Amino acid sequence: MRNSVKASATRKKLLDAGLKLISKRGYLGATTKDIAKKAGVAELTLFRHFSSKELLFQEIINSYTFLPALKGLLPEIKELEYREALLMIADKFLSRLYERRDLIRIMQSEMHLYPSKVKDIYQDFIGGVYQTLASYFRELQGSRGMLRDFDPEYGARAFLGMFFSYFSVHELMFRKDAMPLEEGKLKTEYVDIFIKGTMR
Amino acid sequence: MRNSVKASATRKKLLDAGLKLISKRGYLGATTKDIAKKAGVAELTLFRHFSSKELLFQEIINSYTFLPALKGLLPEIKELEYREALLMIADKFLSRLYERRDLIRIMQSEMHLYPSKVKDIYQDFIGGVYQTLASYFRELQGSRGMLRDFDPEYGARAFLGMFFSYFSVHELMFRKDAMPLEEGKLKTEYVDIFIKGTMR
DNA sequence: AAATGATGTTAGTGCTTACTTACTCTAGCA
DNA sequence: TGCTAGAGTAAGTAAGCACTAACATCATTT
Repeated sequence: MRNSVKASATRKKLLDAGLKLISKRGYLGATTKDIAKKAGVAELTLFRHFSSKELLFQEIINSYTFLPALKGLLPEIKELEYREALLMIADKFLSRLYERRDLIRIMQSEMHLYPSKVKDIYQDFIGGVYQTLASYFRELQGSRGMLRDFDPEYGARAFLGMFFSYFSVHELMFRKDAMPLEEGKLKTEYVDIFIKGTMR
Repeated sequence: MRNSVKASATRKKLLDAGLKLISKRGYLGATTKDIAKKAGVAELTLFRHFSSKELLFQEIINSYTFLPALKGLLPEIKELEYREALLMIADKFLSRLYERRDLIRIMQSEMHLYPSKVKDIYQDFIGGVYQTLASYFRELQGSRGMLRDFDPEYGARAFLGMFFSYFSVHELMFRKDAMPLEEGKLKTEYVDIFIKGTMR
């Protein structure tokens, strides 16, 4: 019986092991032997599930897509205070990055392998967040006149950029190093700067 | 005669070719054969100059260090208007990143090979910029009372983070794609948000 | 009880890689 | 003119890689 419970469990173990090893050592540095070992199966089993290493890699990238980050959140956010809304967005955004840190690391270091695929994933994720945030800003500028007249696209990039670069440096590069940055304080400091910087 | 003109020219060609190829394909993906070919010399010549591929890699990382980015700039900046100062800092910071984009890409994707070395380089560069910027903020908060009472360390990270993530996404990830972001506008929008966000 | 589907074990193939050996060529300097 | 430093050419080595072939084991299903 194709796709039995056992088979798809093995499959998942291989995808997990592949994701972790490739994110740690890169596509070339993660050998099929090691991936199989990490998954707790024989190397041959890897090839029985994925006919080549490259195919395994593509399925890893495909299967671990991003959940929609903020898209449906816009109505909910509109009900909040500006400050609470920004804090919530920062929170959700960082959580999504953490959840997918292995995949993001792969995208950053192996993007020359499948540039267009990586770009698609990126657009789905970050692009969606940009849009949501930008249209939130536009709303607060227009009907309510609460925010000053900055470009909402650039504003969204500025806001998310602060958090993305924090994530990039501390989570992707120096995860294990003790860096004395307290994330709660970081969020409020960043949000405060941004609030003052964008309000009328 | 060791270190003749010819020899050190060849050496430099190899370092340059290695930097470019490794930044493009990764350490494992850039073969000694291809590096030599790109440098326009025989593969054997590579091994006569650097006894192993790993040693070549280490010398690449060592030789292409960052120039001090802002360190000596503090006195000069203090004479400027706040807005002009921030624009200048953004400018210099982005220029340094552009100058060293190949090395930064290598640091990001191969940092698992020599984490401590990469960390040192990072500290020398970004760390120095943080300090300079943070002490500039502290100055404007204290003696002149011009800026409000935000944490200067976090402020520096927020400011540089906006620009680093722009660089990271557009220069490291999607260099070749047409992305309709105009850098001049980006700088002024970001700086404006930050100015309003930090002034008393 | 027999068939089947999923995995394991072992031994291998052909290819590529970093790196070596041995020898030749050439330009510049003593 | 001859020596030498630096580079080239060609052939090869040992190891590691993705991937395969042949056969065995075992649980589940029929």
